[in-house]
Amino acid sequence: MQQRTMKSRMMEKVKAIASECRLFENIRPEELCALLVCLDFKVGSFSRNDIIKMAGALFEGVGVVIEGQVSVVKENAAGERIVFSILKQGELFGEMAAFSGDRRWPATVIAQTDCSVMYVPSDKLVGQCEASCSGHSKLILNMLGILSRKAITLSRQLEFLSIRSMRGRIAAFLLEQHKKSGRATFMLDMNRNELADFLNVARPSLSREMCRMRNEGILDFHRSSMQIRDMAALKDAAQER
Amino acid sequence: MQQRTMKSRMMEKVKAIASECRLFENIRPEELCALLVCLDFKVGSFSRNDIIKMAGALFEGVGVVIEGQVSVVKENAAGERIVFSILKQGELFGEMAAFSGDRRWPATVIAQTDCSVMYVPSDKLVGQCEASCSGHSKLILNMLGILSRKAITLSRQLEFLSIRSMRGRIAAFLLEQHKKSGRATFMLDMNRNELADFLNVARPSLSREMCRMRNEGILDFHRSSMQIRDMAALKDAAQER
DNA sequence: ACAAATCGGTAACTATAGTTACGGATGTAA
DNA sequence: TTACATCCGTAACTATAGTTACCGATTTGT
Repeated sequence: MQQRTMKSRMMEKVKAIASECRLFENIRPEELCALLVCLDFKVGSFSRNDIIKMAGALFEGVGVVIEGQVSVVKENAAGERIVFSILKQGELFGEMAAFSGDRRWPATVIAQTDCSVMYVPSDKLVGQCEASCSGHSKLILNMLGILSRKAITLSRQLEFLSIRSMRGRIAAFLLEQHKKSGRATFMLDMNRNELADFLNVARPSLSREMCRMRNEGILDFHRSSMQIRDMAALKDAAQER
Repeated sequence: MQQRTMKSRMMEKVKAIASECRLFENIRPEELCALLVCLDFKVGSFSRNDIIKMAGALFEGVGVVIEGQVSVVKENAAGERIVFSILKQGELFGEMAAFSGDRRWPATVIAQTDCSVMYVPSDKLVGQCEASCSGHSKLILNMLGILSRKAITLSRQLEFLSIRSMRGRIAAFLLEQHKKSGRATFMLDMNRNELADFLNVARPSLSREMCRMRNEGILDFHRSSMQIRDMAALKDAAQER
């Protein structure tokens, strides 16, 4: 009785979180209920610091954080453990691995807090049920969208890091912001530390170079308020290596 | 009559190339014939240097090179045109954009030689036909696989470029090769120029650093023959920034 | 066998970026 | 308003990486 109550509470939680998760976007609540039944998903609960999935273990399905927070941790070539990302409820993990053909977890997933996660097996994700409910098609589209955007994001970051000079990276970034905002004056939405991390440079060096560009009349800025003053020079700067 | 012959010759060509394309992997020839009918794809032919698709134009579908060679060209932030990739027959383009939600070509596609390309509309890729032929499911799985592996490849490259020191990148690369081959002695399959491009460093600088590592007893190599002599030191080197 | 092309290593030099520590400006909390 | 924390800019220094040109070794083509 009490166990059944716990199970149905977890089911309610799964529904609530799934309805806000990109994997289940554009799926109406009734469709979602039917779909969740079809998906044959599993839920696991973990205590803080538990290892949810170990890298190299057999892959069972795409993970969704239902409660709490998890970190995805990878071992670099040197065997050093690096935090790849920290995920909160509604966020996915394992999505790049799900259809890659390599049936192992590529990274270790660790509970950052007490948490619950659900797993949706890859074959269920792309399968159809006897009822052929429309949720399945949307799920597939969502999965394709997730992977597409992931690839695009990675590609964008790679474009920045392929620029060897710091000035080139700064210029490319600001030109991108300018293109997005449509204006020569805009607010940066990262602090210096975050921008330095994003461009993979040292914060004091970033500051030095940005100030040089201001002194040369290319930019004008104060903290996160940014204005491009010499677009031609900025474009020249973005072209250098 | 002659036009019909040309059309059926092109159809034969499409079938032949499609059977070797990853998008149509694991699809039996009979399935493929039925599928190609369902897909409502288009074929375009172009002369050398023609613009096949202009960046920003409305996206119509994933492209497959049927004949010849095309280059995918992107404009960087500075407006400078950069060759992103050169594709030969059977290879795909536009696959990252197909389900990203942004309905425009993100890059320009140019005919490197006289060529033909086919376009498969995104909605046809994920759709089902009345016959629900099994080729559709495989197509979807293939598409998911292509995007997954693309993301994984980009992620791998990003891992290298996120290492700031040249020595760190070299070490990470060699440790990866060691892991792949299972041995401390292996052949590099890139020449120095290619390796320098891959690690995004200057060739003479790459040479200098590799030779220093050899002089320090970490490596032993002659041209593309490589041996790791001090694994611990190499791992230490891979950990630095 | 020989000439030409390609590849890889080197030197000398220039340029860039990282590091460490600090302090003023700004924001936040009491 | 004040104290504390955070953020950003700076200086002085060290370290690393890029550039240019060249040359010997190796490969390729005739």
